[in-house]
Amino acid sequence: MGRKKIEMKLVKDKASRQVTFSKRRNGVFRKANELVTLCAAEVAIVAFSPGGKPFSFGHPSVEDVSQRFLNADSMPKPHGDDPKQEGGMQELNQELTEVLKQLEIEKKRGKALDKALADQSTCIFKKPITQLNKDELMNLKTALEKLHEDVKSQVSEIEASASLLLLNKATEKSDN
Amino acid sequence: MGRKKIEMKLVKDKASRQVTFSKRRNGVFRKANELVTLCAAEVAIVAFSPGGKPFSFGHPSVEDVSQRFLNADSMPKPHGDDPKQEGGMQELNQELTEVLKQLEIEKKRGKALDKALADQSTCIFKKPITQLNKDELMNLKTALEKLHEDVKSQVSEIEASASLLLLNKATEKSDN
DNA sequence: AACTATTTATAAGA
DNA sequence: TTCTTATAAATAGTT
Repeated sequence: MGRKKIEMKLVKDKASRQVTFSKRRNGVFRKANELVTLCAAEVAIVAFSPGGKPFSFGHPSVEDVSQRFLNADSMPKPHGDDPKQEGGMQELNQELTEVLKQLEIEKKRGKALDKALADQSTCIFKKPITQLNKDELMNLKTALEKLHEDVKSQVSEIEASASLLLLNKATEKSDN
Repeated sequence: MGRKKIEMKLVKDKASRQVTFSKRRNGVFRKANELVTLCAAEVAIVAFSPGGKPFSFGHPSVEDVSQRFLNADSMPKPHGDDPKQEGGMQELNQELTEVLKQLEIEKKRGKALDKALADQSTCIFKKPITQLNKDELMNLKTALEKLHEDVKSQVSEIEASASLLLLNKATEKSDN
């Protein structure tokens, strides 16, 4: 759908491929969200870009849907694991997921702060306030916006990988 | 996209809702498949119909993509790879303990960086306050207000896209 | 399941 | 990256 019809095969140019991925990933996530809204469905999506970055969409959450998928899947064949152990595992899994999330968030926050410090050492702030002109204020603004963007993308990365911990454990189990 | 535009809210009629789900689920899966083909991406989707039936799409497979998410990012295991990845209680406990340790380390680092940043920031206010005249104070006030507005608008932009497209409730839970 | 009038997604281009 | 726009593709209502 666009100016021209494209062949359904790998986009050769690497840059174009990344652009296509970004646009279409948004499209898929938007469609998934519409499906959720219109039909009261539950959907979880995880995806890797060609560059290897993780992305996710989930309603009510990737964790919840994964959980449900596991339960629905393992019900037909309830043989195997000791139910007592399974219950404990589940809780452990959730706890691990939660802690992993916090860990990654702390790590990313650390990186962000490192950047902020580095930016400050260039020190717009150290100048006398009377010398701050419009350009310098704009530089400040740009720096803060960049920081903010970094944090935003890092957070979505964290959520993607943290959420997947559970899905992974879940699908492993449903294979047995 | 059809004879008429529809509101983006729950389809009331149950039968219509099921039909819409079937059509749109196919649409989402088709789009996901195109994403895989065009971009050499890896995608996994799990969905539940309004009737509670599970559906899935995965390339190379739901399991593989999940696995990759985990391995790609947050695998803080100090020892070598464990290809078997049994997921037993014992191992999970070890992993939890390990991650908790790292969490503590990262939190400390974060606090230290916060302090360093705060120290540097105070230089703004230490400097020329006594030299500021009324006009200069007004300029400063205006600049800060502008900055504040910019940050605010970016935050609401993020919140909007988060609830519309990508992220889930997990976001709300992840603040310390 | 098919059919289309429309709406929506998006490939190129800026 | 974001926006614009011409065109391809998805789909709501209908049969």
